[in-house]
Amino acid sequence: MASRATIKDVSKLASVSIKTVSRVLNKEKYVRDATRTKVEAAMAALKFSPSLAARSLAGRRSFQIALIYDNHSPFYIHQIQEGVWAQCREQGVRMLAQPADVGSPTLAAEVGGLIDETHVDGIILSSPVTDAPEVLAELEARGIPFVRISPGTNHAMTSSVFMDDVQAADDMTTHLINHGHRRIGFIIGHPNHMASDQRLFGYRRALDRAGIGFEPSLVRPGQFDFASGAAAAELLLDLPEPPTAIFASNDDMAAGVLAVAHRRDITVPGALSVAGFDDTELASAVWPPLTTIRQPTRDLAYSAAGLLFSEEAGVVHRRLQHELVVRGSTGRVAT
Amino acid sequence: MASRATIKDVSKLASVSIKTVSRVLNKEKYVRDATRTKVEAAMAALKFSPSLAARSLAGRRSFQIALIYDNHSPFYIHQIQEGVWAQCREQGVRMLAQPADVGSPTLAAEVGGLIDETHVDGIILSSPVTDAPEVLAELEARGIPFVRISPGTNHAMTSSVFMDDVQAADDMTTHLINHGHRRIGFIIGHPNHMASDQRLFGYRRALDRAGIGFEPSLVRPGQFDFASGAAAAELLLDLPEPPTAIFASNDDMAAGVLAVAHRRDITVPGALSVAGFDDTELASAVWPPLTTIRQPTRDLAYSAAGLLFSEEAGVVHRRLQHELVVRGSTGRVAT
DNA sequence: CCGTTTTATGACAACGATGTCTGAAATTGC
DNA sequence: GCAATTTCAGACATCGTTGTCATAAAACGG
Repeated sequence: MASRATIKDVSKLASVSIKTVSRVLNKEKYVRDATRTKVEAAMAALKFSPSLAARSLAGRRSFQIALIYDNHSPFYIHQIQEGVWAQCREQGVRMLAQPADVGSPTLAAEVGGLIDETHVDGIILSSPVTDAPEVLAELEARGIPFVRISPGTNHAMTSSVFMDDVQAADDMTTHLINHGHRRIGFIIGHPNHMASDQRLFGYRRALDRAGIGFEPSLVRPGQFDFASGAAAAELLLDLPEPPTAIFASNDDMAAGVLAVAHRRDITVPGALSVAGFDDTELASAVWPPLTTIRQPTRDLAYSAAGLLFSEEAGVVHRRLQHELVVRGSTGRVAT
Repeated sequence: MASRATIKDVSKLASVSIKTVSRVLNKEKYVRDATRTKVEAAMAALKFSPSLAARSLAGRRSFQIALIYDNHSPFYIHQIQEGVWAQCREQGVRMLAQPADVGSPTLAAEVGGLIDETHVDGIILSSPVTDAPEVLAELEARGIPFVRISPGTNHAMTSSVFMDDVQAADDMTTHLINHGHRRIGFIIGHPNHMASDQRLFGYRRALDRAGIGFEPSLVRPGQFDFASGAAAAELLLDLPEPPTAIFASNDDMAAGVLAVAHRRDITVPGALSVAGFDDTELASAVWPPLTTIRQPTRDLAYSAAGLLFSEEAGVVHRRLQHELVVRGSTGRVAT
């Protein structure tokens, strides 16, 4: 079993210098067509794959990027990762998966170490790491390109892709209002995520516009997970005058609300409408399927990685469109 | 902003040769304690992180491994990835995430390219890539270490970690039988996954032992996803004599069954018991929460990566324990 | 037909570590 | 106290590419 073919083997087979092979590999100018073809044939014959280690050591690129995430929704991460990966594949770049813990005091150091060790060409940050100041500072200090997916702050600093969380939450709330609901419960997302505030804001904005007074007891904190959604639902439904609809800041929590409703024999959407956010696979895996906001997660990730590779100079902010997806979990208020 | 510190900087600061720094870095013998301390101090002062590119080029290790997967359940992958990553972190190794498509004719070539490009020290294969012959052949030809998570075949070839799918499916079926069920529907998993056959086998074995005849019409194919579970449930419930329990080969499909039951106003578990498999987060996010088999997915992945790094020579097969988790979706048969 | 520019290719150093070899210092045995 | 052994540390080549520079060949302009 011969060990891997190197650029030297290719150059020998094609009777050219290694530098010329390198030129072909990097699609540089100044290579005659005949030479190029010859080299390409040799590369194919030897199944040559250039060593990333050597390339990153000698050159300015490493052909690797890192995706840094700390998110507790597997669905969300999965979609993000898939989008980033799809873009990487097109670009011929490898993807390093790097879970992180926004709470950790060593986070910035870890990110720094990652960059030093791997020489990655760029970094994709997904929420909530997008808003960890130490990390942003570290990245900026090093001058390494990075793109943020759905950041909550500092939109001016660097490129990002995002959706309009405020408008989306407004849309959903308006949808409920249009169905006659006046007492609408709201479950806030995880405090680490900036999107949580924005969704809350959208909820309030829609209420305001409809002239419905904001009632603090109808709003409960959550953690973006099933259990906290269920807990919040219990509290809301125990109110002397319970809501006729509950809007949870993500699908996981909405699933928790549904579970509580089932347990209490409250029919959905007959006696209670339930709305989620994200349109993860979970939304259509529960009963009744959730009315929710389709967040273009995969596309956000794909675009983010695209920005990383794009030549466009400067900071780009790209907004992607969300969509209100009406399914079975919301309906007209009971009369 | 100084660029990254190199081993040379460290050696200068500590007044030793770069080779000695290298020795400290690799915890080699023959370094005096005083020297070691001095070097470590210098490394800390400079926040030195060795270049993986240089290390893999010069040395025999790359400090990177790849996780190859092609699985359509986000929950499953997420747990696998987390387990592998936890082990990598302990070992100070980076993890490359590599989605793959078992159907692709270029799969083996892609894996080969991955190895050549990245020089990864080892590979973790997750089902169903575990059973793609071309991939296994490619890996063996190169003599690169790899460990398979829940492989379905060729247990002798190389190390693996797995659980007893047959026994687990047997346990679940027996659980249903013990609750008085005699007509138990079964939804098979994705045909690409070897575990699908094993779970079916376990189902049949339990029926046999209980002296219940196997009835082909009670068994339907599925794809491990929500929609195929729902479709299979429709067929099963349309039978002239429908089952009193349905055992789906994974949680996603069980969720599909639940949805159909809800739609038809069949109470669960009153009129129909539903069982899943995997105990993903989905199992406790639906209503009623699913009776299922807890698959130690994260631990499987953690162990698999552990085997990759372990010094133990030769092939190791490690079986991890599953667990029957009884929740609200199964109960006594209606009388 | 001769400079001058453009195109095309190669020689060689460099990237930042590790592997091998060599030799000095410390320890041991007698 | 001297030879043999073990411990410790450095010099230097090397891994497989890319960057820089030099230069040959082709194209161009008049």
